[in-house]
Amino acid sequence: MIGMKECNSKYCNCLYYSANALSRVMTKMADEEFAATGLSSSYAFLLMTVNDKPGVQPKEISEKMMLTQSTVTRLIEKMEHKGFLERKHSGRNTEVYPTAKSKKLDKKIKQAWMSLYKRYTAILGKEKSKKLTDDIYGAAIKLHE
Amino acid sequence: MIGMKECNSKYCNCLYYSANALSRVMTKMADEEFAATGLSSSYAFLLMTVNDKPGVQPKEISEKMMLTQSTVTRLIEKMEHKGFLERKHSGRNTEVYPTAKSKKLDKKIKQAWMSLYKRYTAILGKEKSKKLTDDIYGAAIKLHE
DNA sequence: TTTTTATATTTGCATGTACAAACAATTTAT
DNA sequence: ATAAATTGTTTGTACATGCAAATATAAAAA
Repeated sequence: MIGMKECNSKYCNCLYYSANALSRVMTKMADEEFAATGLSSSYAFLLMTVNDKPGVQPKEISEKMMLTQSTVTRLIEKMEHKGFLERKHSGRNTEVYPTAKSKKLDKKIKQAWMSLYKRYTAILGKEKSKKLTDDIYGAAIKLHE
Repeated sequence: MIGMKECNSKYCNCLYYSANALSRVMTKMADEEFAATGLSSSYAFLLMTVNDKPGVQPKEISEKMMLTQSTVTRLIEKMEHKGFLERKHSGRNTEVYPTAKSKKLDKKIKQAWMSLYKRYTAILGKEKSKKLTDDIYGAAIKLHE
C-alpha cells in the first residue's frame, strides 16, 4: 500500500464498490452540467446519439450507450413525449429521428458535455483523466465479455 | 491512441460514460455472486457493515458505503422488515444492530464477496484489478471534494 | 410452403438511488 | 434561559435501470 491514499472504508479495495462510488459522483456532476440544457445526463446522451445519426435504431442506441434495450425504449418514449424525438416503425424495426427541437439543442448539449469534461479534468488532470477513462472503459468491455 | 483498444462508441472517452458502464457491469456481476446469499449487492454490503460494527449509525453507514443518508434509511428499513436488522433510537441518533439471522449469514456473504473478487481478477488480472480499483477509488474521493 | 428459429421492440414489474423537505434533538449564541 | 443554528434521521416523490415475458416480424429450415 505504498504511496496510497488512506482508505476511508474497508470496501475501497473492491472494484464493485469503487466503480459504483465513482459512477454516482460522476452522474451527479454530469447532471449538474447538463442542467444547463434542461435535461439529465442520460437524455442528453440519447439526443446526441440520435442527432448524430437520424434514423438510428434502438438496438444500436443500446449498444452505443451500453444500456439494455428496454431502458433505451423507456428513454426514447419519454423524449418522444416531450417532443424531442419521433419514432417511425418499419417492420420489426424502429427508426428514431430527432425533431427540430432536438437539433436546436444539440450545440448546447455538446457545450455542457465539454463543461463536464473540463470540470473533472481540472480536478484529476488531463492526462490522468484520459488514462483512467481508457482503463475503465477497457475493463468494462472485458468484463462485459 | 497508440496501443489502444478500438472504441465502440464516441462516448468512450468520457469518464461519466465509462464509469457508468463499468458500474452497471460490476453491479450485475456482484448481484450474480451475492445471489448465493439471497441478497442483492447493496444489502449484502449493508449487512457486512452492520455485522462488523453492531450499533453503527446510519450516518456512518452512509459514509462507509458512499450512499446518501436517505438511501441508507431505505436499505435499513427493508432489512429490518426482513428480520436482518434492528433499529434502536436514542435521541436524534439511531443505532443499527444485526439480528442472529444477519450474523448467521455473514460468512456466506464474505464468501460471495470473495467469489466476486476472484471472478473479476480472473478476467482483468490481479495486479491490474488492484491498480484500477485504487485509481477509481482515488478519483471518486477527489471528485467528491 | 409451412414450421421453426432468431431478432427487434415493447411491456409489466421490481428496485436502488437521489433530492428536497420535514422532523427531532442537540449544540451554540445571545 | 431562550432563540437560533446545526446535525441526524426519516418521508414524499421521482426516476433511471434491469430482467423476464410478451409481441411482432424476419430469416432459415423442413
